Amino acid sequence: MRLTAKGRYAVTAMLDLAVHDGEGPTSLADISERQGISLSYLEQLFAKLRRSHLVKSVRGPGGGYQLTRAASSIYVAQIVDSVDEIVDATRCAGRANCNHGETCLTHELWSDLSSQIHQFLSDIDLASIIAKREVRERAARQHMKRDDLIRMPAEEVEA
Amino acid sequence: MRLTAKGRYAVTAMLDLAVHDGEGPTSLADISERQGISLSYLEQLFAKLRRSHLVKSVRGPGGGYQLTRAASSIYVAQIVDSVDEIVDATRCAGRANCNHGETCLTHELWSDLSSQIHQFLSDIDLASIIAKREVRERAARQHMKRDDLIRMPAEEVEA
DNA sequence: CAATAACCAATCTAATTAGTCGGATATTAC
DNA sequence: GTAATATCCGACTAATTAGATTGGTTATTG
Repeated sequence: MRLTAKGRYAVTAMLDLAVHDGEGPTSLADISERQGISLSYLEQLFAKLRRSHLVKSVRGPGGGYQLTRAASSIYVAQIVDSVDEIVDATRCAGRANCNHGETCLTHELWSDLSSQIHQFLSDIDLASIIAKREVRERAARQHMKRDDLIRMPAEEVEA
Repeated sequence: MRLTAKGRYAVTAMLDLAVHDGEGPTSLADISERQGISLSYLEQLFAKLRRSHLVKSVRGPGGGYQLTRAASSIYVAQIVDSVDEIVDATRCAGRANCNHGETCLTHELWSDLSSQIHQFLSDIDLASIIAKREVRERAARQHMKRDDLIRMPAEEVEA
């Protein structure tokens, strides 16, 4: 598992798509505009996302991309995996003395950790990222109400 | 949080150090040999690890590096942070229309996720990675005992 | 003093990342 | 049917990062 800018762009774009889910197709031009990612780069990312069946496309005017399934069924690990293709990680495959020697121990430790990280990201779906934020915002508003409502100008309290 | 080959090398090297902890200083030449990472690249990584006070060095013959504290007090996130310096992630800082517009929502969603990942890696220490493996190995041996002990030569069962 | 090994900096190359360009194809609206 | 939209596609380029190389200096040990 690796987590680079490429994966970040992909997750960001998919979150944008999830936020606008149910409003019809979202064009890459819109995502490009909103997220500050170049259109052609998005095209490359979405080619991979489409091949991984995470999004489907609608061509022509008014077209764009849509999630293939509910945001609650799309997991971060799937997104990262589809754009950030994995490298062989261990650098150990070719070396003869490495199989089950002491040398190999550390490689296995790394791959254990790596799969833990992967598992972690496999449990986080797009909908829950969005939901978590809504909960936090509600909590913040409640907190603000209790503590600062009286002292603060009304327009700063209301959201 | 990003997780690249650089961070992987650093974690691998630190795991190697942790495995050999208590045997006196471990030289970079040894790690280089065992893990297949070039000596000069290790030097660059360990310069950063030392600046982050994760390792201390002993110069001269028989010298090398040692963990500054118990492996159970060194966390993966600390290692990754010290070598894989963070970029500004959002690409939103400079854009005027982004602050609290709809555009910024997705950026915040990403940064929420990013801090979740960071938190996750902040909870995993080197000792537990090693321990987890030992537990798994013991379990594998137990399983083997129950199923195959009678049929297998003794020297392959005992470790 | 000779060997070892950390320390340091600059430089180079290879690989990857990020973004560009010029199209082709499908779809819609007029 | 044609003009506009927007996906699709491949090749190309610029910039950054990864990793290697070189050529040392300094500290420690025997």
